[in-house]
Amino acid sequence: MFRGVHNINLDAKGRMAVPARYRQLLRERNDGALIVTIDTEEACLLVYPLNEWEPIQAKLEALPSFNPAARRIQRLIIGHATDIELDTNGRMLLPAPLREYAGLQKKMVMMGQGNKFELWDEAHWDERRKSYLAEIREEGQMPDELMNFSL
Amino acid sequence: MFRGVHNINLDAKGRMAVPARYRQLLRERNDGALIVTIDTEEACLLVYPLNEWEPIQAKLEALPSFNPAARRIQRLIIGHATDIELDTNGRMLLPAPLREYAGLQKKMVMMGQGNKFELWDEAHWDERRKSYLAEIREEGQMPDELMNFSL
DNA sequence: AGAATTTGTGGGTAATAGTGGGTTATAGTG
DNA sequence: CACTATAACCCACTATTACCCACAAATTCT
Repeated sequence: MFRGVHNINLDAKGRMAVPARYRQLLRERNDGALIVTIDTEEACLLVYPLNEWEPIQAKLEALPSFNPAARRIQRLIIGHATDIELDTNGRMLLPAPLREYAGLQKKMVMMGQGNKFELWDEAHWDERRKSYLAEIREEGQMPDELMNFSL
Repeated sequence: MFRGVHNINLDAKGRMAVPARYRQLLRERNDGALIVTIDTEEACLLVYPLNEWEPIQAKLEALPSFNPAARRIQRLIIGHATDIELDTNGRMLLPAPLREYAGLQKKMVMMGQGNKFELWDEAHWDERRKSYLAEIREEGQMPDELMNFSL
C-alpha cells in the first residue's frame, strides 16, 4: 500500500503533480479516479483511490443518522469528499475549498498512509511533526499495544 | 542478520555506496528493494529489506486509528517510509527529506541492527555514542532484563 | 612486493519527471 | 443568450534521476 513522503509544489492554478511512482498504480486501479476529503482531526486532506473510498463511505452512511455525532461526521467527511482525477500530465486539481481548509500554500507535503495519501501544507506539517516527535519521546505516553512493538 | 559499522560517504547527489558484503544478500532477497524511514527516537534513518518491512507496516496499520498515539506513530513511520533500490553500482539514493531529517552530511555511519540498518550522520553518532556510554556506566540505569544478562 | 581483481567515488549524458503558463473548451451566472 | 470564471489540454522549459563509464583506492592473490 501507500507510504513515503514527497515534497510537492502547488501551482498557481491549484494543481499538484502526483509523483510518477504512484501514477501508474492509480491509473490501473480506477482509471485514476480519486476522492479527496478533509481529515477532521488535523488540518490536512486525505486522498483515496475510488475503490478504497467506497467502503468507507458505505460504512459512514450506515451509521445511525439520528445520532448527532454520526451526523456531524457524515456531514464533514462525506460532505467534503470530492471526485477528482489525474489530468493528462499526471496532476490533480485540488478544489479551492479543500485547499483552504488545509491551509495549503505553494509548498506542500504528500505522504502515503496505507490505503490513502495525506496532503499537508509544508510549514504546518513540519510543525506538527516536531510536536509528534516531542510527544512520542516523552515517557508514559505510549499505549500498551505500542510499548512492546519492535521495529 | 545484519551487524557491524561502516563509515560511508554521501556523494553530491545524495547517494551512498552500500558495503559490498551486503549487496549480494540484499539483491538475492528482494532484488535489492529497500525501505528507508525515520527513527522516531533519534535523528537517524532505518533501512529495511522489503520483506522485513512489510510485516512491520502491516502491524502498524492494524493499530487502532482513533488512538492518537498510534496515529502519530503511523504518520511518522509509514509516512516517511520510502521505497528505494540499489542502482547498478550498488548505491542507494537517499530521498532529500529523509537526509534532512537525519542531518546527514557527507560523512555518515551505517550500522547493522538485526533486521535493519541504521544511518547516522557521523558527528551526531559520535556524540550519541559518547552519551550512551556515559549513561550505561552510571549505576542503577539497568532495567531488570539486563541486570542478569551475561555477555 | 607486485599484479589482478574488487570496491568505492565522481561525474557526464540521456531519459524521465516536475513546473509554468498560454489557449481552448466547458460550465456557471446574471 | 452573452459574459465570466473555471477547468482541461497542450506545449515548452527546468530539474531530477537512472544509467553509464572511467578512474582511484583498497583488497586479494600469486
